Amino acid sequence: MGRSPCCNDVSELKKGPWTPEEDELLVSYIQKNGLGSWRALPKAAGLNRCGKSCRLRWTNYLRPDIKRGRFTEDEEDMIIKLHSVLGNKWSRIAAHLPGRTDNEIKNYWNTHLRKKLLQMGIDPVTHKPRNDLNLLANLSQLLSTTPQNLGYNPLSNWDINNALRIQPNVAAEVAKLQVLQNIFQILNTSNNSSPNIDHNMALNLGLIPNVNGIIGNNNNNNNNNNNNPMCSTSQGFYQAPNYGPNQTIVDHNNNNKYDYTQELYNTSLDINHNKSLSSSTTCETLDENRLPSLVNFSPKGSTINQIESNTNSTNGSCVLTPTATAELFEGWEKLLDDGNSDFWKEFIN
DNA sequence: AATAGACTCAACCGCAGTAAT
DNA sequence: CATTACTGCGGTTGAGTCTAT
Repeated sequence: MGRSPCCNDVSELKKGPWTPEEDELLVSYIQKNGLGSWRALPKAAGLNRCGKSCRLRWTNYLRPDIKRGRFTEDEEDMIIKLHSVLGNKWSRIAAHLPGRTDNEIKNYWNTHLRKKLLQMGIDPVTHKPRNDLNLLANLSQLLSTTPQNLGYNPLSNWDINNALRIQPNVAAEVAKLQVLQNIFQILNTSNNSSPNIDHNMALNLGLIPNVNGIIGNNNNNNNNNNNNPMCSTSQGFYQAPNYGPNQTIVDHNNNNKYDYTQELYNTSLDINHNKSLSSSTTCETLDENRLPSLVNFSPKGSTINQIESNTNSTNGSCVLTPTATAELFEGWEKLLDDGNSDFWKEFIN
C-alpha cells in the first residue's frame, strides 16, 4: 500500500484561470503558514483546487520575489548563452535569472528568442548556423532589411545599428554578409573534400583573418569544433563556446579572460560567472580553423568608426573599420570579376 | 468597423525521479 | 522490497489580446 492520493476526486476540483479571490486565499494562507505540503494546502486554505494547481500558481505567478516586466537585453543574452549550454533545462536556466520562473523563460524562448535565432540563421537547438535549406528562407528577410524596419528586426540591438545612422546602406550589406558568413561556416565545417576552395573564397571576401600570413590551416581536422555548441547573444555575436582548453571567454568591459571547461560550465555557472557573461562578453576561439565572427558587435563599437579593423592575431576575432570594410568589398569585387554566377551579383547588389 | 490570423502566456498534461507506506 | 502517490520539470494547449487587412 502506497501513499493516499493527492486529490480524491479531481473531477470536482476547479480548473482554469485563477480568480483574484482564489489568489488572495492562497497568498494569505502561505503568508500565515508558510510553504508546506501542497497536498494538504488547498483544503486548509479553503481552495477547491488540486495541490498541483496551487503550487503552479504560487511558483509561477504569486511568489513575491517574481520579477515582472519585459526581459532586459542582459537577461536575453544570459538565456541564450545558458540555453546553448544547458538546452531546454528551463529550471536550471531560471536558477541563474533571479525573479524569473522557468515557465516564463520557456515561454519567452518559444515566442521570442527562438524566432530571433532562426531569423539570424542560427539553429535554436544546436546554436550553430543552420545548414539546411531553411537557411535560404532567411535570405529574403535579411535582404529586405532596411534601417526603417530594423526597429523590429532582431538586428536592432546590434551596435552596428548605431553605425547605420551614419551609413544607412551598410545595414543590408552587413545582413547579407552575416548570412554569407554562416554559409561559409557551413562549408568550412561540412565539406572536407574541397576545404581550400572555401577558405580561399572566404579569404578573398575578408571573412577569414590572416593570421601571420597563414589563412585557415586545413591540415588540421576541420570537424574538431563540430561538437561544440555555439555561443550566441541577442546582439548577434555568434561564436564557438569556450569549453575546450583552447577557448577563452573574453569580457571586453574589463578585458578579463576566463577559462571554462565543459564541466565547469555545466555545473557551476554561478553569479560571478554570470557577471562575466554580460552583453559585452564574447567567446573567442584559439582554433585557427574556425571562421571568426564577421563583425564583433561588442558595445565597444557603438559607431562605425569604432568598429575596429584588422584581425586580432592572437584570437582570430575580426572586426571592421571603414578601411577594412573597403578591403572587404574589394574582395567581393574580385569574386565577381572572377566570373561567378549572376546569383552572387544579385545577392550583393 | 469587422474579421481573420498571429501572438502571448497562464495553466494544464504527462512523464520521470523520489519518497512514503 | 514493491507499490503507489508526490514533486518537479518540460511540452503543449487554448483563451484572451493584438495586428493587419
